[in-house]
Amino acid sequence: MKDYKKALQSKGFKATQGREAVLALLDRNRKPQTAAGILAGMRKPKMDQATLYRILEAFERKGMVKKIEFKKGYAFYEIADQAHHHHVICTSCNRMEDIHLPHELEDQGRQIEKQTKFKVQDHTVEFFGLCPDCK
Amino acid sequence: MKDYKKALQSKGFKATQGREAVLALLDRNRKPQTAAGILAGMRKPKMDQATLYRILEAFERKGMVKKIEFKKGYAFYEIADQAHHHHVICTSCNRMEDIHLPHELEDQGRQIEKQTKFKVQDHTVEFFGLCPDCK
DNA sequence: CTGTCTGCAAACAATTTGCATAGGG
DNA sequence: CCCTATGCAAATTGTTTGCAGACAG
Repeated sequence: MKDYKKALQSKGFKATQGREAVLALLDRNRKPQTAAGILAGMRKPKMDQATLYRILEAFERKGMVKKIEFKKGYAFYEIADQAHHHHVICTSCNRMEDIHLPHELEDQGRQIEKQTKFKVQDHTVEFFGLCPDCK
Repeated sequence: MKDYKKALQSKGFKATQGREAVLALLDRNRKPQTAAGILAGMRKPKMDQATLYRILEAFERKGMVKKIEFKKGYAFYEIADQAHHHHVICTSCNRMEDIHLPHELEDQGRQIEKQTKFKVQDHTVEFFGLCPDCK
């Protein structure tokens, strides 16, 4: 991805400096990041947190960004152009990495539907542990 | 479980009225509940939220209660005397139920360790969808 | 121009903490 | 009695909202 302006306009967004910057940062730094982290990485056109949250929410509604919430109040955000996957999270430093599992879980969704009468739409899998630096 | 006083003392707790009440409620109502929900269910010795949170945290440290955080904002708590399991959560009304999956995931933890160099300690699996009432 | 976007500050919701008092062992 | 537990209120944290001015189309 390179022409962020085009990408934004194709989704019906005005291509503002701030939105381009957020999109560029998420694209360049392809891993789940907190709002605070993104904000910190955006020193160039120093952006207000309210604006960031509004942008992230808009991106999420358009399916450009995936919001990941798993623990402790704060959410992570990552570019949404990758295959379905899961995460490992360091319980000490909160570092988070993507992992890919075999497709068994998708199938299990169907079993769950039978067992529980829920209409299953999505699922998350998180592994918690210590990252190489923290262990 | 019936003698909550004994149960508390065996874990080194003073058997206060409040702690007995929380333990009894969690034991009687065996499903994940929010702090607000527990508080609401405890009209008898009306308890302050600060106290509830302190009690829940203490119970969690002693392994009597499991704290479940999966999305935005609030946590769920459940008695910790059951086998490892996972959850289905209704995306509409937030109702949450326990489910049991085959053991494959435990094994996958080991693969993840090789792939990522993390020391895996735990994992969570959540299915999201619509419950019978909401769909 | 004209409506949408942004920054600023104040509002929020869940949870946590400080402190003086109450109560269990 | 002594120390821990509790209630109350205020503090914290991540996120959201209201509003007036700024900017893209």
